[in-house]
Amino acid sequence: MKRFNSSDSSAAFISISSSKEERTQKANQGYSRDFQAMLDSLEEEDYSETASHVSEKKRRLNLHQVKALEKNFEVENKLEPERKLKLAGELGLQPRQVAIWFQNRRARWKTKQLERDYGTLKASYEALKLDYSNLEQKNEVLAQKVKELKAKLMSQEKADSSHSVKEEYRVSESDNNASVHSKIHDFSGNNNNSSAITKDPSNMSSSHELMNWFQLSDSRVILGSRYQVYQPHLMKPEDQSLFSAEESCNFFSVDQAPTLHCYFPEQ
DNA sequence: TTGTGTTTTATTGCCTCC
DNA sequence: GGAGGCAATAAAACACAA
Repeated sequence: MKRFNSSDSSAAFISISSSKEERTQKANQGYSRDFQAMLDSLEEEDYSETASHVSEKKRRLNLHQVKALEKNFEVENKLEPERKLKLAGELGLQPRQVAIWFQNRRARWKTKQLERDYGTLKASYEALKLDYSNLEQKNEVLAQKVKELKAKLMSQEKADSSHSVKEEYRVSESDNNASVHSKIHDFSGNNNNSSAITKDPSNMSSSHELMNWFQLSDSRVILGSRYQVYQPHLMKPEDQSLFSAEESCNFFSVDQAPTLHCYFPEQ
């Protein structure tokens, strides 16, 4: 436990009031060099007059002392014993006063540093928040597009299914098995004359055409693997879903953050 | 002039290091 | 165990609005 003797405490009062000085310190910043020199000389006089005067009251350090201490603090915010004694001698202060000033100065610096850190963190948080909000908006737009495309696909599938039922009926009625066998030949062999199958789906202009491509290519997989009899295969709604519950990974969910389990299943 | 909030100087108690 | 650092706090000095 530290205790300070009375001489230290009383010596701590050896300084002059600086309220006026502090006010001039703030105001001096815009003064000319000559005027500043004049102020400095006045302050020096003031200081020399009062430095030897021991007051009972607690006094603030004068401008010169504060300036010198600040300068030293900028160089190194910790005070070695030698520097403390040197500074105290130069400024007419007790070593203990110099030590206390550095201690309080470090505390003020720490507070300011905390404020700066808080400001920096707050700014980066705001930027991140804005970024997230923008992403969320984009996500919403994309989700809406997916929804629209799905609805479009569904309605066309409905229209096509009624059409293909009629078509199938007509084919089975009017045509014979030979035409069916020729289809099988077309799909399983090298002779790919079917324009619907060979056509690049990306070049298909209408969604109707695209739908046919889905259906036929699906049939081709069946026929190609098992050489079965041609059977028009209608896609079930769940098969048509571009993104199943697992596949979508909630990527287009507005309410829920996207998960990446489909990309990183081990996670 | 005075009440009140802020800043500065100093003290106290605890902790760490050598 | 002494020296020095830090957090919390007291108290004086100061600023400023009403």
